[in-house]
Amino acid sequence: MELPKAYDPREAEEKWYSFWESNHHFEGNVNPHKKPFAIVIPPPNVTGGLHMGHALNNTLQDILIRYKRMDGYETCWFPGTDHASIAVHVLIERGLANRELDDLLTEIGYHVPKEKRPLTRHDLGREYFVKLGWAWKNRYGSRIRGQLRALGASCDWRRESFTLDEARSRAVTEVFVRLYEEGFIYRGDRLINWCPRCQTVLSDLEVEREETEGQLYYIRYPFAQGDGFVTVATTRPETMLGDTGVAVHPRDERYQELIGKFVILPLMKREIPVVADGAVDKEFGTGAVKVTPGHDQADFEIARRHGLKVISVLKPDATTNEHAGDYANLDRYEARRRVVEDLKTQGLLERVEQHVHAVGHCQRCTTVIEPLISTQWFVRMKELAEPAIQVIESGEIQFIPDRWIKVYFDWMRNIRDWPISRQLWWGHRIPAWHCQDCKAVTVVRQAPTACSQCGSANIRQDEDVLDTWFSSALWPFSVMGWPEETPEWKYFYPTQLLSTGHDIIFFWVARMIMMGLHFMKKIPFERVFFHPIVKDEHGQKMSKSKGNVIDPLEMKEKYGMDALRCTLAALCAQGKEMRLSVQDIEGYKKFLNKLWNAARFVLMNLEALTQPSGHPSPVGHDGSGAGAKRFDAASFSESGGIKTLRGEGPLEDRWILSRLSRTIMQTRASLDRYEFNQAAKGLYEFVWHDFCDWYLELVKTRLYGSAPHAQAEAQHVLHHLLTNILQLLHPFIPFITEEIWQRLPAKTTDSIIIARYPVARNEWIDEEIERTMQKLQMLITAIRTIRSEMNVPPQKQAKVFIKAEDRQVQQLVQDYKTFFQELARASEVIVGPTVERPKAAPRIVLEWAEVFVPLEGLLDLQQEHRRLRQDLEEARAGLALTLRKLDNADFLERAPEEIIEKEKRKAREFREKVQRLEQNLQLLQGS
RNA sequence: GGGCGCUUAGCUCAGCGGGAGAGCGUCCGCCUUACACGCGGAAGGCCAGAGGUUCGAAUCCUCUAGCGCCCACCA
Repeated sequence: MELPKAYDPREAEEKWYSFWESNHHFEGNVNPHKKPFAIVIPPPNVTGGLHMGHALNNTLQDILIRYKRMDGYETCWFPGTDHASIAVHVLIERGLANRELDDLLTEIGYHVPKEKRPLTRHDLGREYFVKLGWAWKNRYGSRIRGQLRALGASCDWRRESFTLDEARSRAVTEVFVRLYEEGFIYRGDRLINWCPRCQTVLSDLEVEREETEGQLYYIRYPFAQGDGFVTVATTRPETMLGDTGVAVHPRDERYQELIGKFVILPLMKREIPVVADGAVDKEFGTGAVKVTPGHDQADFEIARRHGLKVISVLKPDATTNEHAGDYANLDRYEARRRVVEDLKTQGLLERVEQHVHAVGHCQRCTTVIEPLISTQWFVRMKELAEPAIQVIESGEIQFIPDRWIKVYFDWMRNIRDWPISRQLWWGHRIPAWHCQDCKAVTVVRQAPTACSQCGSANIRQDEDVLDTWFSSALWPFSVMGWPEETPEWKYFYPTQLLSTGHDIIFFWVARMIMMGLHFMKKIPFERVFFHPIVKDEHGQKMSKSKGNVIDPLEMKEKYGMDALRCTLAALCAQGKEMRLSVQDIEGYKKFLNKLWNAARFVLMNLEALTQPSGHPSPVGHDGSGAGAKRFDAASFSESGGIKTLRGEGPLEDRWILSRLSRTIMQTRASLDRYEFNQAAKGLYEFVWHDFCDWYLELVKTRLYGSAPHAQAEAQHVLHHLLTNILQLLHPFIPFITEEIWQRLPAKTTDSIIIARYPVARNEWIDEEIERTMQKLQMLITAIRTIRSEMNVPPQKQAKVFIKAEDRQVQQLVQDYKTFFQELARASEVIVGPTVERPKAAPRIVLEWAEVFVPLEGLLDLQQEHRRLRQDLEEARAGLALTLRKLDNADFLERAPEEIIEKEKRKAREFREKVQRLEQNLQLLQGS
């Protein structure tokens, strides 16, 4: 079946994806007869579209799933999306304020006000807000699903999950209740990170620190008794309103007198004690620090150690409260301005210095976070972390690349309790009910009707939802139906691989390992592959504001998804980042075009020559094989008809099959090591340079020739190669390979997706043949170089003289004269040990031969002279280096035998080349 | 303050103990009946710097410089 002249990705991609899906090829089922290979998708947030990072990670996962599927595993890729509690909040709230969600609001039956005033979530109320969340989810969740499909992701869509759906909610409740019953979850007052805009607590991980240019204020606190003062330094003067002490280092000579005394807190006129605490840095500022336990983590600890009072001076919206005295009800920055002003007026502001320090920002909305005292739910982590550290230490779970292990350990060994409650509405509501009468808390799976302590029916469910990462932590088993006893998790858990970005190693990877070990008593996955972060071509983060975003779907439109997938795989080295440019994608698009045309060529030649006689082939068929089908597709089997199986057959066949076997081995080895770039580049090299540049050119002789047997043989090899190339490439570029596969005259399976992944044949690997072929290539290249340098028109034929003493080389040239004719436009090839250089013939000198191409007209002696000199210098340098080694007694004594042999061989070759070059240069001077 | 990574051809990057590689770009020829999304040829590098280990180092170790990232309660 002939291929159209150009490949149309648009049509093919949609067609084949539906084809695979409707034939159930993506589905993974419990199958005791096969080994499972499962991947659980890192669920994309339902906060918009898929970006290049998603495209990369899902391409990699799909490559592995397709590879393993073809390799005989029972594969299952569990897809799904994440409800992304706080991230969705931020986006919805922004949308409400800008009135961009009116259509969704109408959809959920909310009465949308006519006037264009900004809406807030409080206008809607909790019920409508959650409804809006689901409407949002339906819109973006399906968008993501569509984009994953566009990518070609072969997910088992029957098993699609959402972190907030019913089954996942059951898992979340079960885990919460059990952790509570086991004493891992507690509720308490702590100093936490508070986002004044989101109005919720955040974990440390959700706070992004940013170096900020600020001021360091030196403030005098007068002694309560007698004259004098102590000066403290602070970056946040407004928080002094909540100071309950001053701290100095216990061994700071300057302040020994002060310890235990009292100072007057300026502006508030409050007496506060001076305490000694080891946490104070003598070198920083004045060595004396104000203690504000209500608004600083370190101060909170100091206060606890010394029994200092805790005063909060800020409200949840970061305005000052009644404890701020005269400064109540001000925005925090306004309060700062006034405090500083008044201190200055009172002569208590000693000086102000410029100071760079790290300021925490909300990860989702970038608002400056505020440390506040608040009542929250926490998970005690230390005990959960221990086994999770062990499984990495023991190697039960592998990290690739393994440098991330250290990062993981550092965090896990210093792990702190995890605040899991959030003052948000979109998320898993905490399964805890507070008794309005006795204040007891009831934590249960089903909504209770009465307080478990006093029996009062006056109970209210906790208002908070859980950190979005809480449900993510359960994902590897919740997607398999846990806590139900499903056959799925018994078969597919633990999965073989997690592929993700290193940016969520703490947020997600660590927590999955802890939860998996705790609830399943087993690791959640055997290996974690950390893919590189996608940057633009200059190493800049892709961002809308910078305008350097490369959108996967736009690339699909322009170049086809296969081109993007191929590029991502080819660039995916195991570094920390990947630089991607549109140019790269264009380049791999060209590779696909090359593949397409090579396939077109092969199929053309299989078809044209299978036609019965009477229909002369358009490609040089002379009809001598009258009546015989030269390519018997029906009887074709994978390796049937290939003589080289027994070490026979033409040089080029044996060579390409040897190269094929090596390529298969390399591809498998690279994929097994997650070296996607190596795998992709190896295939690129083989397909383009070995198969297209050399083999297809060489095989034309037989295809266009008149010997039917030779034709059939070539056809079988061609078919075998094309089949294997398609199979090898399919995981990387699934669409185009299927499109071609469907037109193979003897395809072995209905779809390439279930074709067997090629297995290398050791008996086909033949180093001798590869060396011989290389000689042929070198000779042909030499002739081409001369012709090109001397500007011989490509159409013009020329005689070629080859001087070679080696009988094998002579034989090789004799046997393959046609190749010289076809590939180097040689009208005649004269080879022998005593071949004389014809007059006016430029030459190229190889280690084992000299090539001359006599030219009519003028010779560019200078150019040739320069080239020969350069070659000579190189050869001499090479020779010198080798000889130095061989003259070294230590080398001869200590280097391995084969290395010494190699050096000796090199020395011989270099010496011969040097001699030949010297001779030729001499002759050149004379001519 | 700790930790990690990077520095190889004009650009983007592979290679990570035994003869310096790719893609793009550049230059020179070619519409050769699969492909101009192509074919053929060429130029271009003291592998950041300094020490060390080794018979042998772009590759391993130490230090230095520049760039980047992560973590951290110096207010």
